[in-house]
Amino acid sequence: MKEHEKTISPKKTTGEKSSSLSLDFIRAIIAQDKTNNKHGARVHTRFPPEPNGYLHIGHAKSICLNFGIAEENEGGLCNLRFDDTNPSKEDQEYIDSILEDVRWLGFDWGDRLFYASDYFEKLYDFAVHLIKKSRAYVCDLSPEEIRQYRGTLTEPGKDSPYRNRSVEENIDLFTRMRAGEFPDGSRVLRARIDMKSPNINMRDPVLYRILRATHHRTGNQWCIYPMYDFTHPVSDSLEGITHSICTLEFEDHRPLYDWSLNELDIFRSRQIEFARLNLTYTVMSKRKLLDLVEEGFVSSWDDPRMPTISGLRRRGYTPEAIRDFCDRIGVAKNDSMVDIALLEHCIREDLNMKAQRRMAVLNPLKVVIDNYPAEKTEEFVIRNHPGNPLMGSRPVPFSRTLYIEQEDFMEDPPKKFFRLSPGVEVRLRGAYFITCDRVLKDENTGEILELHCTYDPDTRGGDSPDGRKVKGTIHWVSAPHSIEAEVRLYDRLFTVENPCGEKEERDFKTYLNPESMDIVSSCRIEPSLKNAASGESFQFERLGYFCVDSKDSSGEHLVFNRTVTLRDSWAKIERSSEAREKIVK
RNA sequence: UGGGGGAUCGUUCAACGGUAGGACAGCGGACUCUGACUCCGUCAAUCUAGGUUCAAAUCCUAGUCCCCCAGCCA
Repeated sequence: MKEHEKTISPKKTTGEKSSSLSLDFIRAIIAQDKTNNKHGARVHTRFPPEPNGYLHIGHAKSICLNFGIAEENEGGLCNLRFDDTNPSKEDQEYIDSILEDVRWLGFDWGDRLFYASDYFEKLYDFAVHLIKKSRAYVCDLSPEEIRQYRGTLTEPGKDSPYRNRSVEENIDLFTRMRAGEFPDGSRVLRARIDMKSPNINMRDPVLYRILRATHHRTGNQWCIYPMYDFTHPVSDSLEGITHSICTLEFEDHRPLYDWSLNELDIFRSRQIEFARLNLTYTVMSKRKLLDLVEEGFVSSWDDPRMPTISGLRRRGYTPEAIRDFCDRIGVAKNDSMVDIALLEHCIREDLNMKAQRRMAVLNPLKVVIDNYPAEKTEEFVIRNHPGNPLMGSRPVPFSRTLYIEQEDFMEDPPKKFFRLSPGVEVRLRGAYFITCDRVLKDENTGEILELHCTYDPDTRGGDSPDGRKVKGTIHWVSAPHSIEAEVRLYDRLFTVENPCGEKEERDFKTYLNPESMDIVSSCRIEPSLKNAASGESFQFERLGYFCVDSKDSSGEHLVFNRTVTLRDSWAKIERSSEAREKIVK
């Protein structure tokens, strides 16, 4: 093995928890419950998505938390349950995508795939039970009236005139609601709690509404549907969920959650709330993401710029990187905004280890090696990973005509430019040292058309026998052997860190980054990439990590997505010198 | 101006009366056949004001600021 091919030592396993000696507050509660032998020290969580959109990286945080906790605890379980109580917004397409995404992230719900709609009959019986206890009543107020009767944040509400109907009348009315005797929105079933409660959720919340919509699972079997606040505690309880973990905005609903379990006198699940994930330069609500899809700002839910699981997957993110990210961001109750640079760090770290190296030229500049025989072709065997010999090597053809990156040549280079320029010698990665002799330009435009260089045959393989050093090593492809590809360069979706929280309250879409996707259609890539598999990831040396697009790439038309750039200290130098120039001006 | 939450380096998580620590980002350097990776160094924080204590991020009191709630959405 050559000196420069030293093996990288296996890094610490990503995602390991050993680094965090302290438990987050939820795991601390669970550990406490176990030592107290609560529920027989059983740990059972659930992930309860509503199938009204695709899962995003924020959901991944919840998935990793819920399934992670189950995995960490001996005998622990995590259910996957669809919270499908609003047929007007939900769809089978979303169910399919959610199933695929959770599985892809690496989690297993075993035989515990549930639907809240499976409990509709039981939920109905529980509602009847509340009526019989005088804890629920049918209310004929219109939606508008209900709002008025509810009061405001500072004023108490007042009792509905229907609040004191007899049990018999309520049973009769509720039965007829189910039977479809009343029009949509004409009546609701409400809990009978306290219209003067300072917590608005306790002011006789609606338990059931009349809604004629075809449900994706129960069809037209029902015309009344239970509300989240009633469905959720009951579903958790029926499944024996010990710890029901949800986001902060449900904190105010916890008294109602507890009220339901208490009045029904069924298994007491405990709701615990944590802060949802926010990421810089993107949005994280299903409504806003749906907006972007429907208005065509992105191609689909799995557009590689989307923070959805399917978008990240198509972009080239791995489940390991996403899980590592979720471990690193932690779990707490502070509203937070995580720097997307952390996500990028996680994928770089994972792909650095896993991705084979290739050479690809995004913006080709023709180079002719004048002293290289015109008909000659040779093959260099180049390692697929400089630090890992186990990843093998591949032949890379070389000839008299090459392409290099336009950015790698400057006729009049600044101080620290270590690449090719007239009279300067650089190394072609894995091949030869070359020196630039001549620059051919378009007479009219001044555009650089091609470079003429000479090579040193003694530097074959990239090392000079006389110990001569070069400052730069650049990537290349042999022009006649290279193949064409389309490369899509992705950047952040928005131009500002928090598109929803800017001082001037513009629509978040006005902050969309017009340069979030740059399609480069005539890239030249090395021939070994010809048979790259759909979704496969590579490092294009000196450029970044790229994967074969799973939708648009084919044998005839290769399409690569840029997952993330390499860290680029040259770009940093350029930026700071530009900044200096501005100051001078 | 009701109720429920939250305030620790730029960001994020920790420290649970006893040295404010990690990660990411930043900056500087070493190494380098990827200006990558790796390594080393460095910058940098307890919302404010009182109080208790030998000792306070942590306990007490009073403020300040931020987030959530008035869907027949979840």
